[in-house]
Amino acid sequence: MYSDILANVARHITLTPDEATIFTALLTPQQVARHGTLLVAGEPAPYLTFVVRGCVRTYATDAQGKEHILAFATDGWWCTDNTAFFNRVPATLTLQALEATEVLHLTLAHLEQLCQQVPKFERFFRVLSQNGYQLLQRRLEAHLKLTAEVRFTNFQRQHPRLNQRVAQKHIAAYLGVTPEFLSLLRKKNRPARIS
Amino acid sequence: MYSDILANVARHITLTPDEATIFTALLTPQQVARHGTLLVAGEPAPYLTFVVRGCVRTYATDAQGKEHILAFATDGWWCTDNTAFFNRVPATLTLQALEATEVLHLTLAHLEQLCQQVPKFERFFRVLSQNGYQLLQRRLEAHLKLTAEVRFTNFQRQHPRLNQRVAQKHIAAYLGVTPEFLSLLRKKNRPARIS
DNA sequence: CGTCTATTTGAATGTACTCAAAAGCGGTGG
DNA sequence: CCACCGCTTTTGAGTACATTCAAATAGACG
Repeated sequence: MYSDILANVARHITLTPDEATIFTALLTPQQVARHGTLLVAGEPAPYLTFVVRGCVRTYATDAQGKEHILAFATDGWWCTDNTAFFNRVPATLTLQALEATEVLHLTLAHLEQLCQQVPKFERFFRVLSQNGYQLLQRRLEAHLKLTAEVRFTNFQRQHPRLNQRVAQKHIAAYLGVTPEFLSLLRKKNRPARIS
Repeated sequence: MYSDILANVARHITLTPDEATIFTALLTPQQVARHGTLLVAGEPAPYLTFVVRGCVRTYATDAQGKEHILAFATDGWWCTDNTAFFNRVPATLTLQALEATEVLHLTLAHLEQLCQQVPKFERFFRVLSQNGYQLLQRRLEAHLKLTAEVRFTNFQRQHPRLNQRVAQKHIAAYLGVTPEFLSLLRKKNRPARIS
């Protein structure tokens, strides 16, 4: 059950068996049904969440009611509304499972306790934060530099799995275009039919 | 000389006089002339940099040679190419002073030494990274949700100082529009002349 | 003071969106 | 397990937002 998350942690810090036990004891498992929510905008964000198996989308809703996806999290990724979680303020983002999903939750109190008891974790969460930062920066750069068409081909190349696994409209909401326009782009890139 | 950076650190952690001394001893001051560079894309990014006084822009150059500004850093802000600095890989971003600027540099080796000697700093840099993350996320959301016009009015409201201090073309490069289009938006928002 | 760069203005164009409707596909219940 | 209903994707026409290119004007730095 905890092997995936321990492997994830092991990518950055090395734990003794005792430390691993302290860690896993602080986690809360949850099963989320397809279309179920892990966090709803407006409510507190009590957890930093590790996706063991499944797929979660993190999205913001704008004034017109449109949804904009900031991130997908599949097997082995972390997700939450960072701002809300770390500052204990109400969430502005919603996290929803796109498939039946199995997660492990860590509260901020437990995170802090963990950093106290096993200071190595301070480093782990710093690295986690930095990785998230780098991903976001690459996305912002992509939006500043590239057209929707190029962003889409890059997405297909960089995330072939997600491209299969996730509905078009969600990919559109992630790329920052309308589903209709994404459909056009797909058509355009589709090789002409041989008669 | 170090009072500004110590005040900045004090926002998140409390240092003893000795710890403050350890910290400041690891910093390297530099004066950068207007239009001088602190870091050039393609080269290593040896420093995490604190701006004591002045203004720095962090930008990426695209395939067509256009510059896209990811961040401005004025008095009291940190800047670097995060990815390059923490992973010791060549920079993809360039940092350029927009005015005569006074900075303090910290190398990654010194940062790590500092975290060893004064573990509180581990927390400080985690918070710094999280703050950066939150700023980036807000920007990405703005790009996904808002038109250039709204992004611009928000920018004026949220950064009135920068709006005065920085050339239009740089604000355009930050907002993700052409200078010509920003000029149009300004004209549009300018109250009609009373005859 | 002169030159060089930044900003403004305008016309033509392209990229992406809106609205509407048809076609396709998939999950759920029978 | 199949069929239906509802949601997703496709298609198309018209439109809006933003860009490109070119040229004139304004402004700043040495």
